[in-house]
Amino acid sequence: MTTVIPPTRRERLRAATLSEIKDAARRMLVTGGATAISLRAIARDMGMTAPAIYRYFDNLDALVGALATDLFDEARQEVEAASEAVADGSARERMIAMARAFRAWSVAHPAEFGLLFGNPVPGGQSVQRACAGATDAGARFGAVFLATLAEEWEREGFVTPPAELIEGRLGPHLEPYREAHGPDLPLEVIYVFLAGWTLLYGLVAMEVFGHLQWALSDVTPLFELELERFLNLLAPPAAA
Amino acid sequence: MTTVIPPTRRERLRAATLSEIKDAARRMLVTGGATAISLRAIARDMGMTAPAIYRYFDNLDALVGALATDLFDEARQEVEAASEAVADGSARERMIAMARAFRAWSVAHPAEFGLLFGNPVPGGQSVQRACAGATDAGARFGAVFLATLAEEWEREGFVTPPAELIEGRLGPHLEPYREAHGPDLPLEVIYVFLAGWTLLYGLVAMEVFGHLQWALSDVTPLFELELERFLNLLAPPAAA
DNA sequence: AGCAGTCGTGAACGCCGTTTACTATGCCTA
DNA sequence: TAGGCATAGTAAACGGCGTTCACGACTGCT
Repeated sequence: MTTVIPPTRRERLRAATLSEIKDAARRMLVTGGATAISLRAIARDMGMTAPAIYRYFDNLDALVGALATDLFDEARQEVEAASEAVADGSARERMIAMARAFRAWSVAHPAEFGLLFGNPVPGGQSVQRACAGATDAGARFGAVFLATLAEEWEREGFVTPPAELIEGRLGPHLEPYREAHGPDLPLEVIYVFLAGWTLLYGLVAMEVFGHLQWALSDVTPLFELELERFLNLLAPPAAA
Repeated sequence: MTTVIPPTRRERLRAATLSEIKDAARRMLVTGGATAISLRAIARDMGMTAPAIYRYFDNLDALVGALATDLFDEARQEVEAASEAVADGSARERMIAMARAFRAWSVAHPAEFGLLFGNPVPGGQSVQRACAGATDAGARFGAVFLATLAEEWEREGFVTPPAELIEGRLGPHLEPYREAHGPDLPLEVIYVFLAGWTLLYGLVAMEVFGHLQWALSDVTPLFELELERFLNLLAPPAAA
């Protein structure tokens, strides 16, 4: 049991200012992309001067990193909520809901998606860091998908590429991640997770970044069809 | 036959300066990302002053757009060269070579990849424009892949999702693109092209942007395995 | 020879991140 | 309750940025 320290007045004010800064930063992210976030504009927005923000963040990069961490959590919560909304469904149905929720959030928040999943912002080492460690927001995000896939694996199982193929080629490079995130799972499941995440990422990133505009007026059918195809590959072993 | 106009001295100088500007811009793109491209730094590099560049480009955004067009062409030529290097192989073999070449170029030139295929740069409307029109560099880039896939289709054929599935759902949104780029091809082939391009893009973008670092120390096996899986799906209809 | 278009400069405006020195103010402790 | 310290803010300054403008020099054509 953690001792509850009643927040002092100063601490409350500090927390409020901190989130006010991040709110303003997000507003600028939305309207002009990551590079439109400026300390001076935030300060102006808040009726302050720019150097004051250095009492709250080491520099602009750190602020953007903190914002990225928040956004990772927001996206994850969105995906988790979608999964829980069909909690009584199969793992397969929940994965569909999660994928759709991820796409919906990304399309609704293109600037945020760009910050989290796009081009690393120059000097934006903080965003990278927010995604690197196993305990960090980015990894926790992937874990939601992996957990559901693992459940499907344990309950029903599904066909995967031959184990020896994956062991031999991917094994050495994948082993550290497996140990950290799914020590109980065989490498094939980790592989299917990566393949699925890559497919989902590719579809959503292409759409959000506008790289499909020249080909498709509405990406929904392509997304749904590809999602279906991927999950059909995850047929229970009996059906194979 | 086009009349050959001998370039005047002024025209030669202008062309030289123009490419010198773009060379400097690319150097900065490589070292610090798209936002590191600055008119003042370029001018300093060339022993000029910044306003002089406005004689060659309307503004910074236009410069970046022109650079993007060049890079699209460079990447396309790289992919085409890889295809021609195995010109006597099957279309399938050529597609493997092209995909590998695309990955190799992207990994070797992450900043350039980021500019072309990543987050739209804020204010970087020019990059978008360079990719939009059917005759533009970005579309020509995709056309290389589509052409090879079409050849495989006409020569051998391959299984696709059922035509009526694609017609009904994707048809209306895909028809404009088909008319512009492959009026002789059925919608299923266009669909397979998009699916393959999405897979390739997802794999390469994840790797280049560092979004696979937390999972994989070397992406090559995953890339090769996924490439294989995709092409195995393109089995000739007899084998199905 | 003269004229127009081209190419470049220098100064200026208003942005930006960041550092420094300095001032209030809230809060804890003696 | 008075003193002192950490906290939170300010103004000024530095160097960098894109962009505009007025102005020269030079090229090339008539």
